[in-house]
Amino acid sequence: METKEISQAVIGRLPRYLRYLGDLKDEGVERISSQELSERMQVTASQIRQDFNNFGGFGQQGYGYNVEYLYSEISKILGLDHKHHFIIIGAGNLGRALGNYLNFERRGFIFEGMFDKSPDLVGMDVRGIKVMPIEELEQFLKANQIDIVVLTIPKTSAVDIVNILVENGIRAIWNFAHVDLDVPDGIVVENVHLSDSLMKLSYNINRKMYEAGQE
Amino acid sequence: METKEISQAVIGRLPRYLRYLGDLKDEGVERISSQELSERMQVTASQIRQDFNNFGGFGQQGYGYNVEYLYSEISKILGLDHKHHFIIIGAGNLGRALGNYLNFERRGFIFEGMFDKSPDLVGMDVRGIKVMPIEELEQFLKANQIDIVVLTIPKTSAVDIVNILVENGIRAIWNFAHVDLDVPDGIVVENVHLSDSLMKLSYNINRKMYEAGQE
DNA sequence: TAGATTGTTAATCGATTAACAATC
DNA sequence: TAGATTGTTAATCGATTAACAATC
Repeated sequence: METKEISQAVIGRLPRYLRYLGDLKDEGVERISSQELSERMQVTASQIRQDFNNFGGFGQQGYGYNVEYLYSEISKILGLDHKHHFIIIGAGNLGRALGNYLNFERRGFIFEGMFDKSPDLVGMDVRGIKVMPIEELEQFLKANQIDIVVLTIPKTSAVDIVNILVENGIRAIWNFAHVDLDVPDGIVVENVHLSDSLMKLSYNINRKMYEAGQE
Repeated sequence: METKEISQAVIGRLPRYLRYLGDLKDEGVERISSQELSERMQVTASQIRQDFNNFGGFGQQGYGYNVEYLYSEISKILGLDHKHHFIIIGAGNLGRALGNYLNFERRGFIFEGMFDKSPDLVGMDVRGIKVMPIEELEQFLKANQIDIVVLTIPKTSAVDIVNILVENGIRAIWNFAHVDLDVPDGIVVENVHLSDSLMKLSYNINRKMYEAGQE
């Protein structure tokens, strides 16, 4: 059976649509046209219609899109209609910050465990979860159904940890380690490279200053 | 004078090149061809050559690229050859995590101050910096030369804060608030929307599971 | 010099935008 | 029904890849 592959460019825009639709819901707006939405979001109406039509018709000619319905459909596409259980490996500042972040819970991402190799951090409490020693990771993975592993560890440890994860059937990694993970096909990795982002900002600062100088 | 605009797609790849070149330097590799680099990085050699040639010729026919030289050129393009002074607004978990992250310092990003509106957080010490009350922000901006403001605040506060920043001549914002900032032309915003990233991961988990089911 | 590999032009591919027929 | 607005095809634009002449 043929399944049309949807480009990551489209997927990358869905969370932003969802955010605007959530705002519209909060404002009590019932329906919206691609034209109105395009003005709010600063993208073309054409792109909005194309994007939505990747998933079938969510709108109605002459009417537009029902906000509530569209919101719920995009939620489903993004898999937000069911729960994801995650653990965090690396109980440093960033790991603890993510563990404490309550908004993930509201989206159905459930914080189930936290691991670190440092004895100084083991036993620490993060939102009701006690940091466990990394030696217990494998056993924990076998005993619990974990959907997502969040990696907030230095890149030097990342390779070893990833091997353990792969051996234990983990299918999805949210990677904050500053390294490209080498995983088998079928395992999903989403990278958040903060320093890359900061460098992009730095580039654009330079560019703007240069442009300003040219005027 | 005509300056060719370089696409953000290219800029987005530069930090990754820099990372691989840094690794090569550490390994003591002196020169590398686009072909060899392409195998390591899993991109086409053609793309590598095109990317570098946006900035003029860094290589030499028959030889390849000098690792040290290329590394230093890309550093310069990204503006990493001079210092950037930054402050963090929002001393919650994420803000403190970023303040404590030492790697930014190594790249020339200097942590100069931290602000929060909550009295519980004011006075707290983050890597030698005392959290200041948000009321002192404006005065601080006038007294210090700040290049980048890192926003780790809830979206409800973001709009007000951004106004203060704009009025005080801030040119660059690294935005972790889950909202699109509305800033005048000439001000650079780099967004890190963590929940968007997590939703993308969630989508891809679903997709893989579906594909696996199809086989 | 001959071989290697870049710099750069041309071809292809994919994503975005425009246009409009279908239809609510 | 007439007007509005989608769904979808066609046109355009930009980014990636291929090819090869230039040159170290």
